[in-house]
Amino acid sequence: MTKGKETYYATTPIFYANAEPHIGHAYTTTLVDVATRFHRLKGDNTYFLTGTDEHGEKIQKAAEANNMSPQEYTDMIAGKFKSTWDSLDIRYDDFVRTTQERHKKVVREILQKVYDNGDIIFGEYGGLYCLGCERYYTDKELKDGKCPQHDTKPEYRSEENYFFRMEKYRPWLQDHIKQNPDFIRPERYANEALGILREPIGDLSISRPRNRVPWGIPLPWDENHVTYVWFDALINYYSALDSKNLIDEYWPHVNHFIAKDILKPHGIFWPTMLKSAGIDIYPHLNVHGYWLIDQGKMSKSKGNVINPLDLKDKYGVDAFRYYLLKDMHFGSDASFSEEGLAERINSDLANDFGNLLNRTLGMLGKYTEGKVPGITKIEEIDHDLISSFTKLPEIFTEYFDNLEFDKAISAVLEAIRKANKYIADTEPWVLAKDENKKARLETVLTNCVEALRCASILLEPVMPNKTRELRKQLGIKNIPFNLASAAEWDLVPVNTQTQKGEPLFPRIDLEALKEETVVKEVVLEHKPEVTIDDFAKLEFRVAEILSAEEHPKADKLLVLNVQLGPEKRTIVSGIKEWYKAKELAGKKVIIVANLKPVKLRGILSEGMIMAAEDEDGNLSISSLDRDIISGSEVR
RNA sequence: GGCGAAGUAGCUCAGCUGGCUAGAGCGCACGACUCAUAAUCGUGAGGUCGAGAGUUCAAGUCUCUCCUUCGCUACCA
Repeated sequence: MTKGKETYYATTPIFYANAEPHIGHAYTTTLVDVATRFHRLKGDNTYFLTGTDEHGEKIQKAAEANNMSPQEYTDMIAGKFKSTWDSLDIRYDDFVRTTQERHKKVVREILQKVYDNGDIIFGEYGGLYCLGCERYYTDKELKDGKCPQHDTKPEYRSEENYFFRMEKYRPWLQDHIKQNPDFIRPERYANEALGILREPIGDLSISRPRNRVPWGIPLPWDENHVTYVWFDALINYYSALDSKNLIDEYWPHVNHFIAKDILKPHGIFWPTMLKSAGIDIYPHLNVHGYWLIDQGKMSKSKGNVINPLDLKDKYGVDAFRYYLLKDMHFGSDASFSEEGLAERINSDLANDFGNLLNRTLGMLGKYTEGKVPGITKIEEIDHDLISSFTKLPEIFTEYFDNLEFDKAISAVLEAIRKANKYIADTEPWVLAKDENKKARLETVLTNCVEALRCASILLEPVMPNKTRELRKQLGIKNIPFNLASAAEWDLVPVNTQTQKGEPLFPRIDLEALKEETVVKEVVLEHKPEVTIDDFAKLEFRVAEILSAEEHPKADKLLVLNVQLGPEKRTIVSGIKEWYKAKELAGKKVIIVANLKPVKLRGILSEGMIMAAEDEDGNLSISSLDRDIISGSEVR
């Protein structure tokens, strides 16, 4: 509370515009919104940036699949993100899109700086390229010739590429991370980054030929190439400020917030890029975990999965935001469930917080005609209550500074519970029966009002709407509303007229919730339509497994010898987790017979067995309804 | 296989640099109260802190081994 005005610049990642927002995007963005609102409450100078990442081959393809131009497509997706943020009451200052000219201009400037600095080298690069990852893979990295991420076969491509000399900054970055414990937080992610840096990180491919990927930013010194996704995207954090001449004001105070899956680009690529470009390194990278979706009895295959984001409409934005912030310990994973959300709402928001307001208003209505009577007769027990609240802003601030949002909220809840206990202890309904205790009654009730006022300030960043509603019911207006005023007491003017309204957070019937069955239909995601000619390129055949053995140098692979009509083939297959080598002999299965052979961990695989896998990880290999001779073609 | 994280009350989880009888919330049981949204307040339930060993005067908290789970990664075309 003693600190002066600070500057706070917070960012979410710019989300890749090839799909609609999901709970993960929503969490990061809500979190940043809450953090920014908190700093605003504190009186700090804040800036909140979010946006979308709109370049790259994947988006080009996604646009094509939807019969749209890339620009139309990204306009649509960016619109969806914006409307989702609106519906979550996210109040960002700027929404940057990497296709905006203001961004492209800065990307080119920074590229040029890095180039002039001698950190860009040119090389011809040929290799196996995965479309899904938008990157090349070395033979070593591939799994049986497949992309380890997408399990798809990369295509061979040869092209000229520019590389950023990232490796040369490795020692510097290691040192930087070690010297600055607050650089990557929480600590476990700094350790993870150091782990990555123990091995050479290589140079970073930063371009793609423009003739193949027109949807990108051309390199300033070579118009025939466009920049690669990360080099383009990461710069948004800087370009958005730069385009508004805000670098000096905000850049030194960046707080990047990301989920753990993009630690490497943000913790490794980004600082080395900045270093090379001669830009100050951002001070903080804050990394959070995942929301694991606990579907309980739900199952995708049964078609009754819910989208967590839909629950914000069912239970209200404020409660939804509260749950996200309260139930995740920053840095760790958390499990998301509707039941968890509902229980949280009932216990914290309905029973403790909302009910405190309701009972206070009830008593005011009954005993003082709804007017705030004022504090006249203070007793020892009052001081306890008062200090529980007035010390909160300081505690709250400390927790926020440490990214312990769950604890900050818990601290407020603890005070709220104390207020409920205070009522039980002081027994206003007893005081009301004795005219001699009127002053005491009035004091107690006013203390309750003050407690609610303080709580409403502290919880405002998380629940801006409900806390506003609370103040409205209390009739509070025209008195200071900021963090400092939450450390003061007795601010509500005497005779303020309160107005009891609807309960802030209605209780949820948990029993009924458990009874609910179907929630939402799930739609399968289909690949783009193919023609019969496309299909005809594939050759499926019946093969008989003669024998199978474990791959000597792999954990998950079985090596199968199969009979394919007159031919014998070796197929390496990743089904060891589900099938024992012994039980496979004699089975007839369907294979893809004309896949380009690949070496998998040293053994050449000449085909692929068709198998089905569900989202729970169950796997079943294809079989045939009737016995049929091996080698038969499947169509 | 390599690297990393994690395994603490029925559930969700806190427990930093080792220290008195291991905590919170929810749920549960019993009791109290009535201003209130069947809420609130009090009390309790007693978890070998994944297993084993070690260091120490003292270990969820450090070391080692093992088991399990989850990421990333190396082989599931």
